[in-house]
Amino acid sequence: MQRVAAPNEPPSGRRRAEGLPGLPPPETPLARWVVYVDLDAFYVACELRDRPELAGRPVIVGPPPSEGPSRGVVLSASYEARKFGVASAQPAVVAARLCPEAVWIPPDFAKYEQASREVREVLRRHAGTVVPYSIDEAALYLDVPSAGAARAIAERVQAELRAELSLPASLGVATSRAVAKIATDRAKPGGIVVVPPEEAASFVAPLSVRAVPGVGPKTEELLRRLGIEQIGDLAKARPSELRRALGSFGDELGALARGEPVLEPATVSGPRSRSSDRTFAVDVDHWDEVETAVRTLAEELSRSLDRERLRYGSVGVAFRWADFSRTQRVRSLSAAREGVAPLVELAVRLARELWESERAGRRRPIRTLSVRTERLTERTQRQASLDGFAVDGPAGPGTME
DNA sequence: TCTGGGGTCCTAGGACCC
DNA sequence: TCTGGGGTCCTAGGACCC
Repeated sequence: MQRVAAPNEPPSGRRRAEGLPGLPPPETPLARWVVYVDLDAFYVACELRDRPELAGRPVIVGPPPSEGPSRGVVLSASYEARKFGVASAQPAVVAARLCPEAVWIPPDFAKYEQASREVREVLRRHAGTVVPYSIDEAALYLDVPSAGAARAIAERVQAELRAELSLPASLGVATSRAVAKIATDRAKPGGIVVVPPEEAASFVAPLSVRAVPGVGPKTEELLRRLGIEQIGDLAKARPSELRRALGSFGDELGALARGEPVLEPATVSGPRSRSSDRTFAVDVDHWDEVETAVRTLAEELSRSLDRERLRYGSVGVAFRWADFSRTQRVRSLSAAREGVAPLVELAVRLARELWESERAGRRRPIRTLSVRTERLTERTQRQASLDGFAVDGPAGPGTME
């Protein structure tokens, strides 16, 4: 399901290529069934594998309050902690007040990445195509003839994840990814929900439009003003009205609500962008501090691109201001580059431009800094050997366009 | 209560080309 | 005189997701 920003103006009549009827994008698995897997309280579950004595207690993965008040948020909470009102993305200070007896564990992303790889290995044992959608979600596209056959595989996957990896999962089974994901949400925690295609429309009809992946607070409010609150209302709405309000996303919402097949977007091969962010403990008001942080972030980012053997085609810097608004500046390069020096230099220059243009008017301090690389490509032997020669020119002014 | 650190995709508007 | 239309690339910003 594609997401679409609610346009202020009526959208143009153009559709994106992959939204057009006809051939599916080449990477879309041709499968009759989608088994969608969502790991329950994933970061907490990974930690419980190492500390089983914490099972049954309220556990929170996030910045421990014992290390002082932080501006961080809850990354994952056990179901015992959720009973106290603790939720993902909640400010840590709020969670600490709601559940004082919670056990806090600082995040260990390397551990979660490893567990995520183990999960994908289990999925790959089954016939079908595995497509990871995030660290704790993946889908298995199956070409099996019946709902019963798909359910049997889902049950086996769930049992294997629990027995072999001690990771609880919720699974949704349907004939499109959007419905399978909605079914997964209904299966939490630890269940399996199967939705055959002939039941898809009636299954989603009573749910809030917010249950649809891609519908957030803005789209919900826009639809509410049209008198649409449940997915069933979408099925009754005039397609032209949905299209006027939401562009091509309106077409997809209507199709989903009527239980019609929704075309899958192409699965992406390889990362599109990489970034490094830092939120200051206290908002920053001096250029020297900004520059120091930008250099550090650019160096960090360069190291991670080295590890992934990636080159970058554009560089961006973004500020989140104290009022939480964001401003960014992005510059494309004349050719893909690698290495730390050009990245640091350009990032500092963009930060300076942003700082001067924005600070000329309002004098807002900065809350969060972000350095980003985009238009990533894989390094090849040949490119690596040519780098540093005349192909790309020396680092510095004149290499950008 | 006050909002992290990652990401993806979509749209609009201007520059530039034919 | 008046003022095309389509296409692509780039930048900025918005919405959303985990």
